[in-house]
Parts: sequence; C-alpha cells; structure tokens
Amino acid sequence: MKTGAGSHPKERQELSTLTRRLHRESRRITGPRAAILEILRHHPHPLTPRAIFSELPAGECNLATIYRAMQLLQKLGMVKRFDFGDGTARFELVAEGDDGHHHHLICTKCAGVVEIETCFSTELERQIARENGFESVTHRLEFYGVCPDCQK
Amino acid sequence: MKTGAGSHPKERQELSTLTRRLHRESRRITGPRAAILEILRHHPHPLTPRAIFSELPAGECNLATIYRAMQLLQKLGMVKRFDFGDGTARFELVAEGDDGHHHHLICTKCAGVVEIETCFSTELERQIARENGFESVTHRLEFYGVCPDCQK
DNA sequence: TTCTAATTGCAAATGATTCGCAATTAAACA
DNA sequence: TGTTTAATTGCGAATCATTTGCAATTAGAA
Repeated sequence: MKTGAGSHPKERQELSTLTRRLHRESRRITGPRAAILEILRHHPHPLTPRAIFSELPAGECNLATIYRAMQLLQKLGMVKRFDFGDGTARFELVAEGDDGHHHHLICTKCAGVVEIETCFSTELERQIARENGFESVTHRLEFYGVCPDCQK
Repeated sequence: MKTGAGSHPKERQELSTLTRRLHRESRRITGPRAAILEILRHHPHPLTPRAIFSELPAGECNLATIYRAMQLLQKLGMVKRFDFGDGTARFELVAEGDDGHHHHLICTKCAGVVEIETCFSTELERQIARENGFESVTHRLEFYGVCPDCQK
C-alpha cells in the first residue's frame, strides 16, 4: 500500500480553476507554480515538499521555491498543511470554498494514507470550547495503524 | 495564561518511583536524568527539550543528553511524546501502567495548554479500523483555540 | 576499591525550512 | 508587440530541531 488505492469523494480541481484563483490574488502563474499545482491535483493525499520535488522533472524547480509556494498557497487557502508526526509537513489541495478539514489513517509500516472524510468531533469541539472558555476552537486528528497489506 | 493554571487529575509521581523504574531496566540514575525527571514531574504539561534545558541550572546537563534521555524514557514508556504542530516535540511524564493517551487544548495566541483527560474516540477508532481493514489503530488529537485571557 | 558498561559532553553531521540577494520573468500597458 | 516593473526564482548560506561519533567520565555491581 504505497499510497492508497481507494477512490475518494473529492473531485480533482481543474488547473485553470487553480490558476484563476492565483490571478485573482494578483499572483503570477509561473512554470514552477503550474508544475507544483499539476502534481498536487493528481495526488489524493498530502505530499511533503520533498515528494513534490521528486515528482518534478529534474531541475524544473528549486526546493526553496516549493516551500515558498506552499506558504503562499496555504495563505490563500488553496492547500492545507497536515502533520503526520514524522517531522515533515505535508500539503494537500483544498477545494474552493472548503476549509480542507478532514483526517487521515496512516499506516505505521508503509506510510500509506487513507483519507477519512467524515469529521465527527464538531460537537465535542463545542463542548471543549465551552468547558474551558476557549473561542475559535478547531482540532487536528490523525489515526495510525497497520494497513491490510502490512499485516502480512 | 502562560502555562495553564488549572489542577489536573494525575497525581505527581515520586522521584523514587521514577528512578526505581530506571533501575529495573538496568539503567543508571545519573545527575542529568534525576534533574530531568525532577523537572518533568513538576510540570503538568508537555515540555520541549529546550524548555527542560532552560529550567535546568546552567550547565547541569547538555541539550543532547536531554534528547537522549527523552528517547530512553519514551522507549521505557515513562514519557509520552506530543506534537503541537510547531516543529518541536514535547514530552510529558506518564504514570506507571498508563499509556499516557490523552489530548490537549492549546491556545494559539499564548501557547497555554489545558489537559483534556477524556478520550472519546475509542469507538470511532474501532469503526475506522474496521472500515479500512487496519489493525492496532490509535490516534493523535489536539485542540486549538483562543484561551479566555487572550480573548482580551 | 576495582572494573566495566552505561552515560555524558562536545562538536560535527543531518534534515527540514527559511532567507538574502542578484538575476529572471509574468503580465499590465503604452 | 516592445517596455516596464514588481513578483518570483535559483542558489547558497543561515536557522533550528534533532542525532551521532567519540573520547572522557561515572554509576553501580562485584
């Protein structure tokens, strides 16, 4: 299970939709950015900057550029950053109007990822916010386990 | 709210209990380790290695030693590692026989932490494991929001 | 007290991520 | 369609967290 075979509900965004969004924010559509978006939209799971870099044809774009692009896209709400606890950030494309909030089930053996679309803890979130006097409460939740293939 | 004022249910472990545990594993009780454990047991929230280092009297122990101690204690199940998504690991003492599983509510303004003792998603965990054929599923969950003090 | 393996300090290595800066370029516009 | 300029990139150096090699130190069993 290298990278999860299952289909997932989110439809792939058109590249033009993505670039339009950049334009709208008076950002430029550059070769590197188009290439990065192209990779992201073909991947259903969060990618590390280095993974994006590896997918890129050699010399297509600098690693630093990818990091900068991720920062920008994140600021514009076009990608969401996830943290699987292994010390490197991962980014996943977010549909327009969506906040990208969802979770993952990660195989601790092969690092395969399954997208978990349902988010349940909204209610819990409210309860925790209320009980502690917090505002604007959100949460990060990831599941870890051993996938079918890795159970041998 | 620098570091959460509230009382929490876990009782503080005796230092002797902690050192006994090291002994049992044929580990040595050294100055640095005792000092580190001493700091951990007086802190109700997860600490970064650097924070532990800062609490230590100058020159008491090397940063690398703290990292090594955390690795050891984690392996022995005496501390649990938490990830608040800011790029640095945090460690919290775990009571003997406990797995340390719990969650936190973190203020995004002042970084104050509230311990959330209840864990609800066991059922959900089982469901997700079943639906995806995974085994040994666990999860990490942290809440983020703005604490009362920081709402101004 | 002796002996040895465990532990530490220190400095260098690693890996992720950021940053400065000069060179390049997208895209508005004359 | 060229000109202009701010946005963007590449590259290398800087940061930061974390790890590691190694020689010197030391806890604790004998």
